[in-house]
Amino acid sequence: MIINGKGNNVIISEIEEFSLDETFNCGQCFRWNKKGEKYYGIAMGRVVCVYFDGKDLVIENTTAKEANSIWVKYFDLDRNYNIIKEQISKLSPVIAQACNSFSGIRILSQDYWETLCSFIISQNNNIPRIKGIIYRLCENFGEKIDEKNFAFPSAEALSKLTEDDLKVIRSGFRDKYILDAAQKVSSGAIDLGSIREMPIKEARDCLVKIKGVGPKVAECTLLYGFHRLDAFPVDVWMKRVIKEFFPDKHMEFFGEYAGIVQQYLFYYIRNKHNKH
DNA sequence: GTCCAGGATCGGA
DNA sequence: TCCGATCATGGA
Repeated sequence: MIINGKGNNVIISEIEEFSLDETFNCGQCFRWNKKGEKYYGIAMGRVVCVYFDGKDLVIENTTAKEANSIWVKYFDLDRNYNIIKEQISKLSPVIAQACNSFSGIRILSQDYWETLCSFIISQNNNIPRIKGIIYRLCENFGEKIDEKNFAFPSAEALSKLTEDDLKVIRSGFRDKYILDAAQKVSSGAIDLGSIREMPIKEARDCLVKIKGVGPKVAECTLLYGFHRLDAFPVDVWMKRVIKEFFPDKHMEFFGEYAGIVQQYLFYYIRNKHNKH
């Protein structure tokens, strides 16, 4: 991997297989949108645009320094996914099939508060509407980054709001869950920063103390926010996969990269009619 | 009109 | 411990 700054942009060459479509559309993030061949997103408090120019990844509106300190980690660019795919493919033919069909998925390292909040909103909801609610949450309560874009609101900012204030984002019954999370995090009752170092079982127990956070939301937060690759979110789609292909297996079967296995299977089961 | 969405909570058996 | 009803909202 080679990182070069060029004016206001950064060009990253010699990177492994990486699909922006698969990575942004596999249900792990909600603030990236495609226009033409480019993805525009707000992440880590910054507004950027990413696309491929041939085999080179271009990130607009950033510097080589930020690429090294933020984007390599955010896109998980220094991890060798080929070795992981090879390893998890041995577990089952359907996992191998999923890895072959959609081989450019990467697990992002997102801000953990934003991830927690986003997946609280995700419960019993569909992806287009989740994106809409998060958009309105940022527009109304996030800090302005530039003329058109707003950062994800902090726990402190949200903790001061009432359910009535939140009506504008039309999140339904999830409004009180958002507030409980914001209050527990901003008051220090839940120390999100310390979760990164905890054994995963303790981390789960800690997260589910928040109202509206159950097993699924906790696993998503651990996987996409804390980059705990052994976290294993099971939603309605994964339940179908497990029922069909792994009826007698427990989570331990999927190993240290269970989260990556899950991501390939999730995307595969939802998109296999589009390929092969 | 009905069903469903990257679920969690609550009350009752 | 387990199960079903319920929770807002909006698109299919």
